[in-house]
Amino acid sequence: MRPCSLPTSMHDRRVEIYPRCDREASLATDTGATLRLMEYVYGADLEELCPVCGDKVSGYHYGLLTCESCKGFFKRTVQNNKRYTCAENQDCKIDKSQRKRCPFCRFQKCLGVGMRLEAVRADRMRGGRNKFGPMYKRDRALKQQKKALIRASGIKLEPALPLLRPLQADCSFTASLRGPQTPPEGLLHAGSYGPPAPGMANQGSRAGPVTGQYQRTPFPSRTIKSEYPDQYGGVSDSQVGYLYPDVCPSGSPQPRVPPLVLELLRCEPDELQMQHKIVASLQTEQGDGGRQEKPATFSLVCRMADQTLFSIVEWARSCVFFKELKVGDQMKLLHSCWSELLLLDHVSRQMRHGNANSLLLVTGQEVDIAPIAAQAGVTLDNLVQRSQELVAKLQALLVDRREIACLKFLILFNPDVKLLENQQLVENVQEQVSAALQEYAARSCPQFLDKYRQLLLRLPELRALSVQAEDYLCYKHLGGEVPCNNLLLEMLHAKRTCV
DNA sequence: GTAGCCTTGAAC
DNA sequence: GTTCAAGGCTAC
Repeated sequence: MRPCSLPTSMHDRRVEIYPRCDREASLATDTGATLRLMEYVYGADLEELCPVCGDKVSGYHYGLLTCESCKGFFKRTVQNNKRYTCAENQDCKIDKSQRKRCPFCRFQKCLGVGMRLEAVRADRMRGGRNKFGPMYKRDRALKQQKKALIRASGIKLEPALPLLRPLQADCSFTASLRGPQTPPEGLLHAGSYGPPAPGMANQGSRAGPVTGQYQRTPFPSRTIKSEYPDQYGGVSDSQVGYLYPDVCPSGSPQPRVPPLVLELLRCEPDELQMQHKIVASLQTEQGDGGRQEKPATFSLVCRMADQTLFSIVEWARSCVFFKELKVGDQMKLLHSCWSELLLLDHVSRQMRHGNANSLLLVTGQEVDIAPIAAQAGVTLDNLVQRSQELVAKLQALLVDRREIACLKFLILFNPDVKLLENQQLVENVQEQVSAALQEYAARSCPQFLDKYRQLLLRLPELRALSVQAEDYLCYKHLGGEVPCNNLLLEMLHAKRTCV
């Protein structure tokens, strides 16, 4: 694994789905001790702590789970247009015992962890619910999901860590999505972290010094409109067929499809449903809208990728074979291959999009590639180009959805992942899927004598690309451009410190 | 000014 | 009717 000292600027209450390096070393040398450590931390950390001060959470307040005192502090500050100054260097430690010392830094931290100014009512109306309801609901569901995983695998929650820098938790989604022909700068990143796999599968501008005068802007209407509403004809491809054509010679008899390949295909989620789900999540997530002056497009793409990643995890957990693994093994496998799956999802989407001059986003929107190449830095442009080359290669191979489904399993069931409890199952799946893919590829396109081998050769390319993409994400994260509370970071962190 | 508790009222 | 995230009240 590549060494990378990721700053832990992730949300305080994030779940660390895999032990860190020090704990990893322990795992390698003293599994018993590590298990005891996990048992020790396991129960203690499941309680939510206020991301601002670490006090006990009393509920959702102004966008996220906080304690009663930070709720009140945030309310007073916003309602009364308080102006604070920091006597130190604007990086005071905020915890339960010291939260009263520096309101400036406390408020900065409130904003940094994602408390929403706009949730403080201008009219001071009491009672009722606000528009964040669905967001809270979704957040609860995610937490439940994570807790279930944690309970099952003995993974610990990350202790409260100070944010390295305040991040303004806002995401002006609409402002960033202006339509398919006007790609905002950030959209280019879709090429690198874009949306993953056909079947599966979430901005922050830096908060400037906060002095107390908060401009409240009305919430603009937000619509995310698919440019291809009827692209899939509303038909569930997982049931009927394949989004990319079964390209092999028209008129030739349909090849016998190995039962295992059919089984894998059955695991594929409904693409359109997934798209709607992700769009809905992004709309809900950005809920506030309008506060940001300029579109945080990279942030936006990170969130798209984040949502797609959630879908990937969802897909994996419902997959045949994968379900049989213990959660610990599931996590290890996912930590190992999330970026490859994400990339394969992107690549396969571009394959069925079939237009080399533009990218099809997971939201169904289309973005021209030319402006991306013009505006992107060298690294990003290179990523986009290489992924497009991969798309072209797979297209040339006439790869269909069944084969993509197999490739996903080959990526997911990686027997090289260390410390797997059920290594045997992973190896068996790898072998069986390889055999099924070989059989299917030979029958589906007899004219490509080495299609199977060519397919397998694409996997190292995909991996190399995913490594480059991870490096880029790491670089952007170091620059503070990746939204906190993001599954991408969680996975990146887990992989780079533990694999 | 802080923070714990109370009241309110739309959404469910 | 219940829930729960807003604002309000008030002892400190």
